[in-house]
Amino acid sequence: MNDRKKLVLQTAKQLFIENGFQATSIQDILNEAHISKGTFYNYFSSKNECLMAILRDAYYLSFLHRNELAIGKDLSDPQVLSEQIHIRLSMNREQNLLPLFETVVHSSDEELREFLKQMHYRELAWIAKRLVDIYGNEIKVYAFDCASMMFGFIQHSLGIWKSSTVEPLDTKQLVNFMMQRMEVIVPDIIQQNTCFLSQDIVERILTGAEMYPVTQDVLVEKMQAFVDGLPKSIGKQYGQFLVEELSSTSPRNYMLESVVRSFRQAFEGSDFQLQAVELSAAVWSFIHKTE
Amino acid sequence: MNDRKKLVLQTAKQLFIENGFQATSIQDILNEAHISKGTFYNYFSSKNECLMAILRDAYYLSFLHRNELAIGKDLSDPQVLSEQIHIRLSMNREQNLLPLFETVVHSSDEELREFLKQMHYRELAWIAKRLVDIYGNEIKVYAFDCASMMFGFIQHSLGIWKSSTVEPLDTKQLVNFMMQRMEVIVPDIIQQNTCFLSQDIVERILTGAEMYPVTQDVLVEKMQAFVDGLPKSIGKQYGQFLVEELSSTSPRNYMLESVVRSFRQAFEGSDFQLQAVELSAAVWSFIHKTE
DNA sequence: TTCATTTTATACCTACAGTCCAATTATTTC
DNA sequence: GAAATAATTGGACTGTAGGTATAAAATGAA
Repeated sequence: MNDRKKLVLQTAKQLFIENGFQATSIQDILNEAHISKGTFYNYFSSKNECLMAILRDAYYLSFLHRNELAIGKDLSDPQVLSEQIHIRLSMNREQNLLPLFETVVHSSDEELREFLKQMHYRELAWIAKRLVDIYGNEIKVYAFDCASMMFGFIQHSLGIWKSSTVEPLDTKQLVNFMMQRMEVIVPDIIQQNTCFLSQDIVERILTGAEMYPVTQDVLVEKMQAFVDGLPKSIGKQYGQFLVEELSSTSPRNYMLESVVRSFRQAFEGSDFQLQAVELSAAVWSFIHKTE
Repeated sequence: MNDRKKLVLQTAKQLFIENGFQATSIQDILNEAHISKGTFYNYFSSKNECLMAILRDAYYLSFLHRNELAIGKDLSDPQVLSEQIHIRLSMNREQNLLPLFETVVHSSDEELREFLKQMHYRELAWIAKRLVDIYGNEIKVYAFDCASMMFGFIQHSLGIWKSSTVEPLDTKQLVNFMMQRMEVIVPDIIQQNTCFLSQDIVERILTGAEMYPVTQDVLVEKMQAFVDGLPKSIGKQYGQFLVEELSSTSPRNYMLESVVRSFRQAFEGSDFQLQAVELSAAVWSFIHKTE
């Protein structure tokens, strides 16, 4: 991704945030970014595609931060989850990306809707998994109900706040409030043995989320392809190492964990940043999966 | 409201439900309802206005049903609240109106957004009030947090369900599930003495909700104006009675309660239905306020 | 019948997303 | 530095949409 494209993305994001997605015309973006229509459609096949690029960026970045935050921390500590949830919230909020999500939930564009649905499902699946980390396997059956409750309340509160005041929202307090509720909801829900979302739905959500492909083969293949397309650089060397380590019969997770960070950092600000972030996330997922 | 206009509303609603608001063009409505563009814009000043008319209809109808359901029931019974919440849910669901709400939350139309915001606030305020009915004044400070939690979870679950399966959703089960949670959340929230929404925000919500005007004067005035514009009919007689009863120094609520129902029913299907429903709702609010 | 209102049909306006393309400007590559 | 390749430009063009304007026709009430 070249600087020009990055500029366009940045400009578009700014405009979308300020004036809303619908209300921002492509012409507005062209004017603001000082590019021509041809260039825009050279980068993105449509306005929707442009929005998706923006959202993808934010998504992977927060994914990354979440994982980094957890390094060396106790996954069963509710406070860690609280902070992890807060990361996406504050990212979205600082850049006010959340409204964009909602703007578009009922867009007439099939692809866009599917994209957001998948993001949503991933978030739910992730929270559910983390709840199991904290409250143990007992909660497993109800984990999605709980995740849905947390997500629902937080999202809703955000909307209320935004619509009723311009004061900055203390997202940390919001998340903590909900986490505190969980302390009493979870034991009760286990004891009452009631759940709302059937196992059927849960499976559909997990399928729909199609969590980042983490089979060793696919990952190695993708990483190799990425490395091949790279000019000689320190990043390429990291990448090459990752390919080799991942290809071995028993990859050393602690090595992967260390190198993948350097790998990602090597591409920060470069044309390959986004791809590197995506690949890093995949490696992360892989490490977690096999841990 | 004449039959023609009703037909247009019905047709538009159907199309909006089937294909979504954005995806339904005005031309589609014209074709389906066999009217011309001029007629449409004679009835509604815009597409948004048309949608608002549809939503208003549904809103007042469910408002009405909720109040009727509560007649003679114990307001402190959680089951009653559960059923009342369910009314709007099932109304929206049968007619699948909820997606329409969401479609438009981030519309670029200021008026439409304001309209939906107000509906939202009213619902929250109503739930909060009902929670106080059930759990007593102790919950008052936290009532909006709880209402927001209920609303948020239910709304969110609805979205999840709709996006993941076509099976009909058991809304009763959903609402009951949440009500059950409240049994443990409420005592805990009182004990912990934490709330998220400040009294400041709550006040803003209540202001924004501008609950239906229920001062005696305004109500009498409106009712009188309505009755005056009526041809001789049984409905007019009911209306006249209501005016007199409301004007008296101490209106007999049990009489109002009885007559207002007949009043509304008298206009069912007529040109005056919507106005009658609105006035009925106002009288209902008045009765409750002074009880 | 007459007069007023409603409805119709159509042409028109503006705004927008998206396509196409020939001319121009940068960047590689030798 | 010249030639080849790629990126950029900018405007003309298409199609769709919401909304306006209006003259003619239909309808309804006195």
